[in-house]
Amino acid sequence: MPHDLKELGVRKAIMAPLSPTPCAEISDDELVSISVRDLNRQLKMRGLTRDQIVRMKQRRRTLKNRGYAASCRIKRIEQKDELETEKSQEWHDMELMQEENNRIREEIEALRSKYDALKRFAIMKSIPLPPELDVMP
Amino acid sequence: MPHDLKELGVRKAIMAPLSPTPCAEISDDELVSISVRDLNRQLKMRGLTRDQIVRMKQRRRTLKNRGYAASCRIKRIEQKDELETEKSQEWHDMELMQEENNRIREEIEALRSKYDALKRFAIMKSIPLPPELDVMP
DNA sequence: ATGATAAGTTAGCAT
DNA sequence: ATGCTAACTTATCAT
Repeated sequence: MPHDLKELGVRKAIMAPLSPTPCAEISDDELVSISVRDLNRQLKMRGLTRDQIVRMKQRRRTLKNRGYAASCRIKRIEQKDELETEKSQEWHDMELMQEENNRIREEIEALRSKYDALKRFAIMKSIPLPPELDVMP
Repeated sequence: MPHDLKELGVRKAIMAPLSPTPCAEISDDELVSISVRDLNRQLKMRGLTRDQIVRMKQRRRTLKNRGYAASCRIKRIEQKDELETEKSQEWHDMELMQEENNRIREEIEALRSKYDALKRFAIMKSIPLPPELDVMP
């Protein structure tokens, strides 16, 4: 099932109208997006009982919470994805470095053998080497 | 707030007794742990109406679900921890390799300069080098 | 019936 | 009042 901000999962089955009079004039969409001031204006406009108003406010809160919950879920998923992505990225970098390391190792090995060859050459020809050029660990 | 399997967060405030007759004889703890067969036996033992039995079963289900939810939460947290741990571990390995890489680089540089010195020495002394020992990239 | 999980609700804290 | 999050409930699916 897709997790999408566009269709913030609204489970169809339930959604019991929390207020017995859902007051069809005001859709859920409006209810959550309208500012408190405008909402209060609207509520005064139509003749709504104190009780109905309270329920409206409660419903507004619930709808808001529904949204928060959805974004919270999404955030969690994104964070997990992010972590996994970073992990695999690091793993990749690791491999690159590993390869480079091996290349360098080969290079150093080649150098070392050449150096040895030179020294053997010097010995063969009885050429005295200055001490600072002599040793090799 | 600690997340612990021992005290699977039971929210104190609510826990409304789903059945009007909570049937004090059977605690929630028993209700979830007892096997279905034993539970049915117990329910027959006492004279419980069909309706009460249904409610009991429903309650059992809810309690089970509560447990699943808790373990699900814990699992999520553990997985996140695990990912972060692995990530920092890889980061650490990365650093080690980085350091080794640098050490090797220095070593190769030292070798290279020694080799150059040898060649200069050879030229200075007018010693002809065999071609396979001559070049250096 | 049970395990698991997604979506939603509620409590409660902080701003 | 609003944003956020933990805990819980409910719906659903698969086994």
